[in-house]
Amino acid sequence: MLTLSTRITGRRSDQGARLSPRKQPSQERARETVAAILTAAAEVFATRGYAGTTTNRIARRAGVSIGSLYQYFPNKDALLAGLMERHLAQVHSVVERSTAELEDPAIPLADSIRSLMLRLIDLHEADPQLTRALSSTAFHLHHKAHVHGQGEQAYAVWMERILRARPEVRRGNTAVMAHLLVEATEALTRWLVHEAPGSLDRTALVDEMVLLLTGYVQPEAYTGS
Amino acid sequence: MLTLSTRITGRRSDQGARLSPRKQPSQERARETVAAILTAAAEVFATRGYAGTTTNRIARRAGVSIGSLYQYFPNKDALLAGLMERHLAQVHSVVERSTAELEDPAIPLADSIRSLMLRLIDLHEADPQLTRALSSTAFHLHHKAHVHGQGEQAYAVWMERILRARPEVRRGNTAVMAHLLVEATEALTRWLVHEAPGSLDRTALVDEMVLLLTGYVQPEAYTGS
Amino acid sequence: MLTLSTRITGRRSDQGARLSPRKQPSQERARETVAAILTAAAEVFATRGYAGTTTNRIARRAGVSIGSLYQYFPNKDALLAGLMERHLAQVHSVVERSTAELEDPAIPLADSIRSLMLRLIDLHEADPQLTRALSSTAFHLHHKAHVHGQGEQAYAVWMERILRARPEVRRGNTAVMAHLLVEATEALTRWLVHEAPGSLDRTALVDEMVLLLTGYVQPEAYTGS
Amino acid sequence: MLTLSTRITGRRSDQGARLSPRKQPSQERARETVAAILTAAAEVFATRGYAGTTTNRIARRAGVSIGSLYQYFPNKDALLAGLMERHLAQVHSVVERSTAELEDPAIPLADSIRSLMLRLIDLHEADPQLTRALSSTAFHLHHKAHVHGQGEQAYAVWMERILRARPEVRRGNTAVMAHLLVEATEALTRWLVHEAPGSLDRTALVDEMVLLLTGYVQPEAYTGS
DNA sequence: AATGAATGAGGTTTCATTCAT
DNA sequence: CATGAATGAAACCTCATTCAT
Repeated sequence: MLTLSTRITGRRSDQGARLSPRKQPSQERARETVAAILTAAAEVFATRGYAGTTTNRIARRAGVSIGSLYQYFPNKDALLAGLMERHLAQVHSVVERSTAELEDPAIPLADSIRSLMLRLIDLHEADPQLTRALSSTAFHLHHKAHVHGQGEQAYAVWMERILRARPEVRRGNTAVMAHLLVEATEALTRWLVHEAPGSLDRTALVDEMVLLLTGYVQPEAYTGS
Repeated sequence: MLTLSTRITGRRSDQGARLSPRKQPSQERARETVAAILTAAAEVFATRGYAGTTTNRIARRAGVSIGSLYQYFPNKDALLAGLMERHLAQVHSVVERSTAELEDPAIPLADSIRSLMLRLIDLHEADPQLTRALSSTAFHLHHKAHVHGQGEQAYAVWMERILRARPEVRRGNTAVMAHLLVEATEALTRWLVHEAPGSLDRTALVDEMVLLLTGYVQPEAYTGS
Repeated sequence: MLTLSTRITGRRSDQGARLSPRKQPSQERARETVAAILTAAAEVFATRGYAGTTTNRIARRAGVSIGSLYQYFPNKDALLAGLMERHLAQVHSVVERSTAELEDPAIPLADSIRSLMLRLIDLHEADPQLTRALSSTAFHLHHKAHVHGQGEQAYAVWMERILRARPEVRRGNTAVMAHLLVEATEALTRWLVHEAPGSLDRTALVDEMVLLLTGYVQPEAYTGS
Repeated sequence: MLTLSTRITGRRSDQGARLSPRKQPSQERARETVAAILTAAAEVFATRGYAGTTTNRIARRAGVSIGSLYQYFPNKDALLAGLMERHLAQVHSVVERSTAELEDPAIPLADSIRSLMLRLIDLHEADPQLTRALSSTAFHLHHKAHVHGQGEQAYAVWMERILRARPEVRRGNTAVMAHLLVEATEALTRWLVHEAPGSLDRTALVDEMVLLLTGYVQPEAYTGS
């Protein structure tokens, strides 16, 4: 499913390069070890970038031996894949939880979009290391376009269905609108959490972002405000 | 205790890690060499990412010896910095060229935004390698936030001045609006060029993007269309 | 202007250039490895000089991989520092052992000086590689003056105290005398072991050296002989 | 004559390695160029050691192109050989000038030794860079023992003849005495100029050094003082 | 299962030297 | 003669990965 793949390293030129965990941890302690490794990986990837991250450092930060790390992750990229998996699952969960609201005609579009956006922001802020790590590395691994792109594609389809189900959405090139909505949501969310200058008021930012997104598909949102 | 210290080796330059070119090429041949290296660097960074790029590969692709590369660029990062400089100069040039239009009240905002956007798209497409290289690496170098962020900040200020000068722009939190506009423009432009599925019609995409951006600050744009 | 900066590479450690061992070997095997590396380093530095020595050659001669070498010594200089430490400890030990004799008024000065000198010669001959290595490299590393000089300074102080304690020593500028004694002892010892032509009889050389040194501070030594 | 030889570098593995100047500068300007290069070489070798010195840096400091440097010196070692030659010539000149005095029975030995020593000190201090450079590099090039040793050997023979010609010199193993005298003179002179702590009075140092050397071969020097 | 010592391919960078201009 | 751009062998050092204990 997840095929970040592509050798980056140059080391140990094996091309097959598994990315899936090497073994399923069955015991409780092992589960903790894996969690510790992933947490450490997120921190290190986030603060030092892909090239600046060493598996030894991750192991040290996680408080386990390098041997143990390789017991659960066959190579460096698998760590990234593990993080990515975690992240995608979280995004998926947010999407799932928001779908009902977005589809419910009784709830104003602006409200459900705000709700979605707040959940996404929460997600980023709950584990900023993780999301930073991914956007600064995995997201830009070579075949990222592939993996990530597929996700975005899928979400565009999902969004398109929602738009079509909502009568208040203006008619137009709904497919394109859906894509732009998804892309803008992701870009602005990331920006808000990771890069927006502290001088800007968060509440105002969220309000404006919701307005931008809602207004785009339902221009009356502007006059209503 | 024991401090023999002192560089003896000559290897491993030092801490400050210069990023500026090592020497200005004075002869014609040298200028060509530098150009070839930068072009090759853009290609390799773009296709293999920062970690996957080796200076030797860049040199080989440029058709020069590794020694020549290091004659002009003190280290790997300096190549990226060179590319970045080139890119920032191009962006700056686009911005300069668009400012007059954006400030001219006789030109509809949508038109001048479209014009800016087309120029940015051209810029990306003129040298897709370069921009891909930067967005997949330099943009995510650790201190990128610093460098890049400053640029964005500056453009937000520039945009804010334009918005204030235009009476048709809706009143509101203009500072925030300017930031969102800049971010959305950049993100959508990048997406359009590098990631948008080929199945979507480019013209329609541009139209919609212009609508999204213009409509955000001038809601009448929606009714007008 | 452009400050992408930040270590990405992980290569080229840094400025401060540690000289202390990178990690303390805890297991027995590791201890052997470190010993083998130091021994090999002494040989290679001694026979090829600092510039002619490569870390790869040291590793090869030690029968370990280059990676293992760097596991324990962060860089080439650290190897030299390791050897120096070993050497200084040996010198210190000789000095400690000789102090009692030198301070004992019951023992003729010539005898205790001969005893010291023989111990120093032994030290050099016990590990001629090590001492050659140091005198041909570390001793001439740039800041050598600093390190080595401090040692010499300290020994001059030590010698001065001894001279003052001995009534048979002629009165004079004792501080200067102590310095000259220390320097001459070191220089002549080194010369004797490493450079003196084989045609000269060792016993005669030692006798004469003792005479030179003793006679300098106790001229009666000449008439007595 | 001068065969410092021995590849140190590893670069350009040519084994023959000329050390003699590549061509005799015939024109005036060329002579100046050579002088500038040698001066620069002395400075750079002295301050950065052999390994830390690059031919390019020497050329830059000399204000000539690297090409010009190689016009006159076939390789890096030839620069050192050039400096050595200069130095040996100076030493030889001092020795020549001192021979008459040393052999003249009318002049007290102490006076002629003092005179020799002062000339040597002058020599070192006239161009401390040069002598530091040589003692920190050339003197420790691999075959240094060879080159330098020969010089010392020759001077020992010279000194032996002088000692034999002087009736006031005590009988004994004159060959050994000559060697020790030469070695001690060289070592102490170098120490005085380059390493002696500034806190020690130079005049006193010279007095003591002369006393040490003279007294060794003519013990009456002690009582006379 | 865990440890951590060991490995070595390969990356970055330097610098002595050549040679076309 | 002088210049300086170009070369590339080779140095130093890292770090993903293995495997004996």
